[in-house]
Amino acid sequence: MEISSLLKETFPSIYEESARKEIEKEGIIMELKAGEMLMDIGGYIKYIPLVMRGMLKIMREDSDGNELLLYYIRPGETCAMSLTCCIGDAKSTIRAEVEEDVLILAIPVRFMDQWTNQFQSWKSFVMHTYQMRYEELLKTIDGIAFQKLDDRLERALKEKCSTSGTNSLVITHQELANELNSSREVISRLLKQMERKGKVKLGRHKIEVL
Amino acid sequence: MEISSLLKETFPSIYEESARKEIEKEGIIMELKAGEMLMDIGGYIKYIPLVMRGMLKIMREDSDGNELLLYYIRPGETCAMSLTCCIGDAKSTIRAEVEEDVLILAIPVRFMDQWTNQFQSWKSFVMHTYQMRYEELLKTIDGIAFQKLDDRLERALKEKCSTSGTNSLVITHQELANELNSSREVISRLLKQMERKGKVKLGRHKIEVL
DNA sequence: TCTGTTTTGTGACCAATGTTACTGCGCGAT
DNA sequence: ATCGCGCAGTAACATTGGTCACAAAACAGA
Repeated sequence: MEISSLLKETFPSIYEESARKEIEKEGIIMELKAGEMLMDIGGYIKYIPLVMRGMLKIMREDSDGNELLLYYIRPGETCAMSLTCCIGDAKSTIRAEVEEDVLILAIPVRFMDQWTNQFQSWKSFVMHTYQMRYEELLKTIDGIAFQKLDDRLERALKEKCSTSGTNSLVITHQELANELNSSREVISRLLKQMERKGKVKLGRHKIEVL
Repeated sequence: MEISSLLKETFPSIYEESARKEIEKEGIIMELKAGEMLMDIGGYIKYIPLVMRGMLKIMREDSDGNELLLYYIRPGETCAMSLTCCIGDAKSTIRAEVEEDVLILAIPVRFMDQWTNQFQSWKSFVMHTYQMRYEELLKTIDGIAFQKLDDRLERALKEKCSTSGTNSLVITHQELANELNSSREVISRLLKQMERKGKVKLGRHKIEVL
């Protein structure tokens, strides 16, 4: 499909013809496969990734290598971290992995601020992105502060089902443990509990949510 | 002191004379005493609070009443939540308490978006606020996800010292427990440990950080 | 001073989670 | 086939933090 119509379709809120023209002109098309890393912690942010297809996974990591899933970026969305970094070109403090093969339009950061003055719809988009991500971070905080691990696990599984559109998840216990900042053994234990309660059915590399 | 010069002093980044004039014209001066609540969870946000003196404390709470400190708002700052709510007048999902007597210039939310188009410096200020708060939330997440309670407690005490400019904190164990989403007994226990290690000296309503 | 209230100290116990140390299974490569 | 490896299952134990129960200390008023 043509970029032009794909952009229009996935980012309808950027309604100004002139803005989209500019985005198409300056944006760099990137296609990445699942598992690749778009941005690592400590890396300099040079582009704002407009996700048009697929999904990115944004992770936080501490100095000991413990990980935690912050949120996903889906088509029509972008990363607030990349916006943040435009003013005072700071290093990234998060990691962006490709969760599902993505098609991205990468906008060099220098345009970010400039366009907010030129295009009303771009400004709204940027503001809206901040708002969304802010809310998502609050939800993430709620999860880790107020919920028990079994609850978080259950929600994580349900979310994965709803975004992938299937009840049969292809994922290892280790991967889940990483996302939830826990350990593989604990996740295995909780999953077994859930299986005994009839909430899931376990298979190799596979979790069926019932 | 006059509002005009106080505004100029505490919000130097809003450098446009015209913007400050407008802020002074539309802003409502509010003075609140420590302990009062500026905004509760579920309340509608009508104003953006520009803090000129004192300090606000932003807390998150879950449905069972468990609390968690998100961050403080100091002179020259404002609350990202209030900015968030301007688009689609949503209810607040956080609570803002007065930590130290504050002097606030309350801006009716309808100006927020309007001014971003009129005043470059206001737009920058809003963007900058989002960036700051976003980073702070990430730090908060790091704390609850990756650090143990004793570590978090120690950092919380140190932060309080540095912002209050003294080593003798006037605070109860219960208040600390609330901020850290823990219980009074646990905090008492940890403080005693710290005292035995010579890190603090405990008194009634008082913690001296050594 | 007497008394009630708030704050702090503490021991005992429990639940949740993390850690260690194995075992076994299934699949792919040689 | 069989070897190696990544993944999953699991028991035992350690640690952290939360809860309960109660006592002691500090303080505030009457």
